[in-house]
Amino acid sequence: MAKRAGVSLKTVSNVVNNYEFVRDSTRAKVLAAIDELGYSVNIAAKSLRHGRGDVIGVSLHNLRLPYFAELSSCLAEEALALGKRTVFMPSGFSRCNELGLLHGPFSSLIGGLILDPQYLTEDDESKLLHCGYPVVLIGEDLRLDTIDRVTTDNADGTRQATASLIAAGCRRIAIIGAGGNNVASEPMRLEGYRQALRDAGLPLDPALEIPAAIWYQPAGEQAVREMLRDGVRPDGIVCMNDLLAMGAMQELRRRHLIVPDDVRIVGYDDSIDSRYLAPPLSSVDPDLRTVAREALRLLCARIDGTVPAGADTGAAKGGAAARVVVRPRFVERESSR
Amino acid sequence: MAKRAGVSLKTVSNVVNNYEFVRDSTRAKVLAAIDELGYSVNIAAKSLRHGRGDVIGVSLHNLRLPYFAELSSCLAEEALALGKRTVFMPSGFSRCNELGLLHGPFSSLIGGLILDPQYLTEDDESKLLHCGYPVVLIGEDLRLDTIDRVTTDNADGTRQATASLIAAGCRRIAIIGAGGNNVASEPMRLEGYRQALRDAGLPLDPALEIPAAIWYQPAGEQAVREMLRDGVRPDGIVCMNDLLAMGAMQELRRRHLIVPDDVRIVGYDDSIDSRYLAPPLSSVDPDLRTVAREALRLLCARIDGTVPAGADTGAAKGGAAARVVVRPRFVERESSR
DNA sequence: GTGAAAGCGCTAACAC
DNA sequence: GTGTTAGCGCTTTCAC
Repeated sequence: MAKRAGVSLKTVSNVVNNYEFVRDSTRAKVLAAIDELGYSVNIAAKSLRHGRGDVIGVSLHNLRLPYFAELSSCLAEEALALGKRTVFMPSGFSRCNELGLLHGPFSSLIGGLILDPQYLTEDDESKLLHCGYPVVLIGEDLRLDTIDRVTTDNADGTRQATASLIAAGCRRIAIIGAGGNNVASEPMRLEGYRQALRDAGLPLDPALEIPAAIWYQPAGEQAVREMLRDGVRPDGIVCMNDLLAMGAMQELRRRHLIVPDDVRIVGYDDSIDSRYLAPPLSSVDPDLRTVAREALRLLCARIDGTVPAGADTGAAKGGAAARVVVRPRFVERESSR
Repeated sequence: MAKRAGVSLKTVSNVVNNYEFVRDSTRAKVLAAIDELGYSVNIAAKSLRHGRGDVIGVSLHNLRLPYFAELSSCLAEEALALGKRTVFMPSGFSRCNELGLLHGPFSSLIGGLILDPQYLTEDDESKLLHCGYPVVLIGEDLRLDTIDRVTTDNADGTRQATASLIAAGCRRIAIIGAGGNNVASEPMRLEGYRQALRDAGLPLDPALEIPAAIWYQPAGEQAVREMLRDGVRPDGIVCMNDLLAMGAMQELRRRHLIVPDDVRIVGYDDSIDSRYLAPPLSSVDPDLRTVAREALRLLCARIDGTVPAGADTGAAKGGAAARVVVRPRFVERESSR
């Protein structure tokens, strides 16, 4: 109310919210006062009144992985381009914390959530549906038909990568990262690899499907160690992500195996690093820019076209949830040529 | 008020806020009702009432840089260990957006801010002091005596790195990254390098101080190209960060210069990647875990011991602001041995 | 076009 | 120990 610095109260609200029918002179006076007093709307009060906020929440786990670092950057940039504010909320490394995010204290502040779930399960579907704001899922971890989701075509990614190795002349191609815990895209990446072999009439050999419990560099090193110990000598290796490939290349180097002469190798994610390995690593670019853009597009559509607070998210009623699949693109570099 | 599911109202508030003097039976009843109804406090209302929120805001720019990805992960983990919630707010790639963060709509939601400023200048000091919540700065970009700040000893980092090259026998040591725009730690890293040369009685040669406008891989490649073009042939290279080192190594490789035989090289930041380059890159570990821990410690102290809303931040009155300098640690690997 | 009043969910202060 | 009341800053409804 202290904003009587010229006019009255509702007028200020009108101006701030770009209400159309305000006399220009009045508007100018208000804006001047706002500027002078360094005023800004109190989002807490606004959220309280309105029942929900207007920021876009994003919850990804583990920004240390280049994949998520890239995805979060893309989301921040694309949201900015759309004039939307974003907040990034760490999932907190446990199911309890991830659920807390969803239904917990933040729920009143955000207008929608982009979520790459790590610990939630299909049983949490109703919690996602009735949390009071729309949710868009990213990735394969939660395969719910009732909630908008953006994924990439993982099978096609490894299929392209494997096919390129075959085209380069490889005949015994291993894949590193099979049986990865916690990684929902693993079965698809494995299937893409098998598909490419079948397409080329090459035999599938279980010995060539090397497990890696987690998809970090040390697991890549270990996979190569085990592979060589077991007498498996492939002429090509598909890694389920770039970190595994980095580890694998390091271990190959220790064993004096030359990439790509002795063994060709490809990664997945096309992280910036891959261009700067020795030799530069071929990789599958999942096109996270498009993933980010599509996720924001779906979310904004829900936010704009949804029954206000209380009622179910648009996704829940009648209309099936949207499902966008982004196509990855294989990038060939020295490591597989 | 719908929470009459057993008892009354204030009691619920008491329970939720862990007020001590509540009869155990009452507490149990309330907790049961909460669980049943899936209730959670409305943080917007709480913030509105209390004048500020209790989440810890963090604003870093550019999570694509491994340095920030690592720092943000450490902050999230350490805050979680302290039982504090964090939200990460992208600075928005412009001074206007960074200021907006500070004084803008979010200000009512957070209890304190950890800020690695990119676009703010010393002129914004008063805005930082009077934003209604405590701020802790990270890094060298804003050298204000009135605001708590955590930095690392950048000069010592490059000094250690350069000294290790000297110890390994290098006599003509170049540094890549001089004159980096936007990087406030550049003068210190340069000074540490010079100091090490002086300590060893080696001459300073301006031709060996190679500029790099931005600290990304392509700039590292270009720096090496220019260096060689100008006939500069060092036997050791200090890079002001690991990304520059990655670029530099890639270009050296193209020129068939062998690391470390023809030229030794060290980086800065000790990103995980550095262990997986070929050869593994020596680097300076800035100890971001400690940086994160100290920043949170300072911030929490301010939050707890500060005059409530309205008044100046504790830092402003009387007591000088805290200043913590974390000591980096050089990690030697194959690239400089 | 603009002003006045009510209430979003919560907590601090005080009554019981 | 527990209930009651008022008001945080905003938007919405309804007068003017």
